[in-house]
Amino acid sequence: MSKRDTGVDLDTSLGYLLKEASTALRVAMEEVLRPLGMTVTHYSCLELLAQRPGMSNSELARGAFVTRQSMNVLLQALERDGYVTRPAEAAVGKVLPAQLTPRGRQSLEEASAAVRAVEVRMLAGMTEDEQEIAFRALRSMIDSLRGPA
Amino acid sequence: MSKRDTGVDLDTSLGYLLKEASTALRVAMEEVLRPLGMTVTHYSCLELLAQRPGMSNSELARGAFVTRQSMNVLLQALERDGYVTRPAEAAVGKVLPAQLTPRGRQSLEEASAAVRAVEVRMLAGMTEDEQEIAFRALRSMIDSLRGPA
DNA sequence: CACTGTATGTCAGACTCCTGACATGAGCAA
DNA sequence: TTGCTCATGTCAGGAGTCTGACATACAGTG
Repeated sequence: MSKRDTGVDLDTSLGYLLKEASTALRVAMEEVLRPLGMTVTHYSCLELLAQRPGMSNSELARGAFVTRQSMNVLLQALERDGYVTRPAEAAVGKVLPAQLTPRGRQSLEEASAAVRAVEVRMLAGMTEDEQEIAFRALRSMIDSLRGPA
Repeated sequence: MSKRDTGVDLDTSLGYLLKEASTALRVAMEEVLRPLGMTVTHYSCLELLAQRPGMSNSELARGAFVTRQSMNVLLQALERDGYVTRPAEAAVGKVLPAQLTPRGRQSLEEASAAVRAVEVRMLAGMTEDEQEIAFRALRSMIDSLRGPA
């Protein structure tokens, strides 16, 4: 037994496996999004706006797990290319609610179908019950990590 | 019902939750590693070398989920600072097996304990059985994603 | 032997994203 | 009102990572 007693065993670590799974998912998404000229963050932004129209830059950043600075750069590009519109001035405060344009919505449709296919492939071999259990497990991990500092 | 029928529902998507969990874990690890002057990749490299001495640059890259170019930059820095040693020339082929120095091992001990604490916190509230199920679920997702192109 | 395919280490350039910082505006309490 | 706190949008600089490319070395096949 040369194993350290205080360490993390990579073969049985849920944390390591979590990163592995996340990486595999990201790679798979990049594969199907690249032909569409879209990055994962790019897609995430459009998907968020489709489901919750009017989200602000900061809200989109949190939803896509990037900083609001990064999302701002992306949003400016999306606005320039006509996928998204934002008011020139804030109606209240500094928040600029973003909206998908028809072009943005159309662009999202292809991407969303491709990503959906990836997710279906990922869940192949798992029953509904297993998916539900995995869902609750991940939810629990997130809450535990965020809760106690 | 304004929901699109071909899309991905972020509230129930296991893929989205997977990314959320992975981000939460990375953030938590960065928090505890920053005071030690270490990045996640930095730590991962040392941890891999502790458990599998003699790993090559490319093997370490795969284990830490980065490109071998990125790992090479890191390894050169670690070597320069005395945490890792590599032979000047390859005994066979081009592979340069890396080893932790005593200094590297010592530096890892603190980090490993801190990361272990994060993982323990993450798993708080889950039974052994639930952890085992989550482990198999993640394993299944990874295999499904990697298998059929 | 030569040839092909695969894997490695490394260099250079570019890119993405982050940290740090600033000014502005809303909400709340004294 | 004033002051404090928090959140937002934005700009500048930098750390980390990636893509692209090259030379090299092994294993297999003809």
